[in-house]
Amino acid sequence: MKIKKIPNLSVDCVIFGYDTNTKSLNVLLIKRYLKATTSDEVLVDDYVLTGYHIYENETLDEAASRVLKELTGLTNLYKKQFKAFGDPNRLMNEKDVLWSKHENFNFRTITIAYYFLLKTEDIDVIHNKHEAKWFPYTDLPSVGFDHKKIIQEAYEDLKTKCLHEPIIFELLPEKFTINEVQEVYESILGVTIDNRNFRRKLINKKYMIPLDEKQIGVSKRPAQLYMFSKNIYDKMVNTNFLINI
Amino acid sequence: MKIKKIPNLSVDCVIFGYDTNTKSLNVLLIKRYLKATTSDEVLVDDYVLTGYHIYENETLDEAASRVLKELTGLTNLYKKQFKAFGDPNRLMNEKDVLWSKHENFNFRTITIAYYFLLKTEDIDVIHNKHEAKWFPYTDLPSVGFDHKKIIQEAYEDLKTKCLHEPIIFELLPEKFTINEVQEVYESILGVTIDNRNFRRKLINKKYMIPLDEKQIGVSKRPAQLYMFSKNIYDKMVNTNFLINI
DNA sequence: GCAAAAGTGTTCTCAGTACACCCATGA
DNA sequence: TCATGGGTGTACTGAGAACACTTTTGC
Repeated sequence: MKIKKIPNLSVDCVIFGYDTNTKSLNVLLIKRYLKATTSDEVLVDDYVLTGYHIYENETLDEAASRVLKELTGLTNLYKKQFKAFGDPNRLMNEKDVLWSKHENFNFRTITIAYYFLLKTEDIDVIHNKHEAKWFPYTDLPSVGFDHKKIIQEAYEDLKTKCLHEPIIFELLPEKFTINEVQEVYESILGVTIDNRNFRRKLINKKYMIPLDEKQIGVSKRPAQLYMFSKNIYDKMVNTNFLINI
Repeated sequence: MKIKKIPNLSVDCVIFGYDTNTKSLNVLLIKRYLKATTSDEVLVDDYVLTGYHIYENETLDEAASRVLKELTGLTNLYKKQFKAFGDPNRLMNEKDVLWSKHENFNFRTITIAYYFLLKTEDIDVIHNKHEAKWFPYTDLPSVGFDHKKIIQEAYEDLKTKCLHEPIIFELLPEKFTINEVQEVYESILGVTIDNRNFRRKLINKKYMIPLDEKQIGVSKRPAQLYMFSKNIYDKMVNTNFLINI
């Protein structure tokens, strides 16, 4: 059985990885490199999101998951389809045209953009065949196509969403400290939060499960570890219709 | 100059109209009707969203606005691209197959779904060539394709969004009463709200501009009219990062 | 014992909530 | 004058915000 690509449709994946050590929200990008056939001139040398054509027989979600798995080997991550990008000129600047000819892209390609949430450490970038690399969201390299815009819109969506849904825990390991949660919020929102108030607020949530464990291998006082209980969270939801305009 | 359709790509528009009189959130649907060529048998007789193929030379947003204008004559409405639908089987039930053959649809069509917000009264459904009709969201008719799902997802997005952004005012006339705002919230969220608390909350917002006008033509005590100032609202935003998980 | 990060308490203010009656108007 | 919906006030409670020092641990 032959799998057929849909020539004018793709998915692109913004992979967000949070690094607990550097306290940085990162984006995973892959290398785009093209040399001229007749000389040593480097025509294209930058980064893009991972993405691929959609196949005839798969759903959009399946396409996104397939692309993610292909690059990272990971499945079952938090995944959000957040926007479609279809500007007629989205692949039309000089480098993109070169690349598109080389790869036989359709010039009018619409892409369905997803973002994924995980921990930077979950991905082995050293042994990655696509030369994937993490970049802090605040310090992105030269990015091809309209992918910079896609990354920015993914980030805006994440920023809004993390205020109302407990997706922050997708960026943290299973066991984490209160201060780590605070640091993720501070990274994403670009604000500083009062530690005492934040602790009280979070510790009082029923879905925060304190463990009989502390950090190990830290060189200072080890902190109390917690888990997030999605179960308990889901039971609590729908009770607070807080109109906040 | 010839305009070319992209055969496997469309936009679909969920048009929400709020009716201040009946206090109902409505959806505008168009008739889908097909008779057999050889007999009088009615093959398809139901409703669908308005939508159309995307043209080669237009953006997704332009396609959605064009489709809306074609049906309603209206422009400059609140518009939100909220999701792409691309299940391989989304047009595959019996009636949809009949219809798709009749209209020469590509069976694997991906649609980019938008919703629009307006007032029911803005549209003249009597003289509409597409037999467009309003249906309360809570009482939809038989709906073709996967459009019921699309409507439901649009509604969920609207429900979430109206809690954090002042889109409620897009559903009301320029001048409105406090009670009308409350009624829209109650319709959309399916809750009842204490009138005294709601009034206080809303009246204290700087973006609520009280007018030197009262309702006219009402048979009871006329209410104070207000306007929403988007200007003032925009200046206030970004001051409250309220983490509400 | 010292450096570093973890952890803790109180006061104030403001917003949410619960709750029932009077008022203005048109008919 | 009456029916209808518009409009109002108070007390309680709980959450957010501001603010600085002590504790625990590894080295």
